[in-house]
Amino acid sequence: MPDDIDLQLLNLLQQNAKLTMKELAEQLNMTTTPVFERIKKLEREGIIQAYVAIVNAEKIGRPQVVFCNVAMPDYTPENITAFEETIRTMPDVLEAYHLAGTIDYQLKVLVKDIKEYTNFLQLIAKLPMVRVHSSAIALYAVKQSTVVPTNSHITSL
Amino acid sequence: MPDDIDLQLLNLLQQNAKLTMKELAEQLNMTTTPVFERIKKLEREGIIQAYVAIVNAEKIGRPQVVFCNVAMPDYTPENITAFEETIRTMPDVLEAYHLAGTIDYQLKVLVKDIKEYTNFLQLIAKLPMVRVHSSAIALYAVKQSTVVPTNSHITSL
DNA sequence: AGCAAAAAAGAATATTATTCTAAAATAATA
DNA sequence: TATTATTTTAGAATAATATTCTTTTTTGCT
Repeated sequence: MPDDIDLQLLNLLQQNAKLTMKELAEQLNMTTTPVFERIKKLEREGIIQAYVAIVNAEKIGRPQVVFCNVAMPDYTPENITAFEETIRTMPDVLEAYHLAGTIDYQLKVLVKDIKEYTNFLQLIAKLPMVRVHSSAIALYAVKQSTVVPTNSHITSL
Repeated sequence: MPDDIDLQLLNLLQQNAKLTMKELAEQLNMTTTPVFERIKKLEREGIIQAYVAIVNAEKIGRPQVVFCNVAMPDYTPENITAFEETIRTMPDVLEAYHLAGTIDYQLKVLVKDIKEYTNFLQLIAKLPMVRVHSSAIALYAVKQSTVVPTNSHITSL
């Protein structure tokens, strides 16, 4: 549905949401009105979900990323919804995916240090419907982006 | 360094960067000037790194998240920088972490479908410095947030 | 080619960000 | 505990930007 101009626009806004209509219009060889209308359409359609500030986690005392892999031995609809609801309420869990395979869930957890992660693990361990399978400590982030690729379909080297 | 008001401000801006100075000022029981000044300071200090639009990946044809785990058998500084540089140039890799343990790296890859992921895997397989260990297909996202928690230190249930 | 619908341009208006000056609060020092 | 210096905030004035409106142009269809 979005045409090429929309994809360019999304590309620009994904990198800097503070660009003005004038600046966007220049990049896209247009005037501000069509840019404005296109953005509003993308927002209405839910293609643009939100505008957010990206915060440096280290600088506010949350430098440690840990991936927590959990399994759900008794894989019932009740357990699934109960667990997922719980996860969504935990601010330390930034991302959570239901995975195919035996691990079932991967949680991306943001903590101050490993000591705090052990506290987190104890909370998870208390949950009756899951079993902690493993934890993967991140040494550092090689890349952290929120930009969903729009144009080239697969990376070539 | 950031005080409680700054943390509240970060909380608000992490959820909605389009809030006006007036709206922020109301929430924080202040006038617009101090809000403005505090935001500029947070930007200068790099605590606020960017303002970005969050795009719905499904709606622009990138619904599939896959985690690609790779190992680096010959763990030399040259191999590390070469691999990391390569990863950073690949738009399909949204996030990448250097992990403690035997897996070495986890890549979060965003693709159209599994077919496209196999293309991606072939690219990685061509790289001389790493060996693909495993791939974890995401069935769906339970939670996807960019909000670094600011206040409560650990989740309690 | 001719018509209808959509998209875009350009100007006018409304909102909002930003700056400026002065007042208040806070911290530091004697 | 006064007193001063520094930082923070308030309130008003200005500048920049978003948003709306009307007209023109382009695009798609028959």
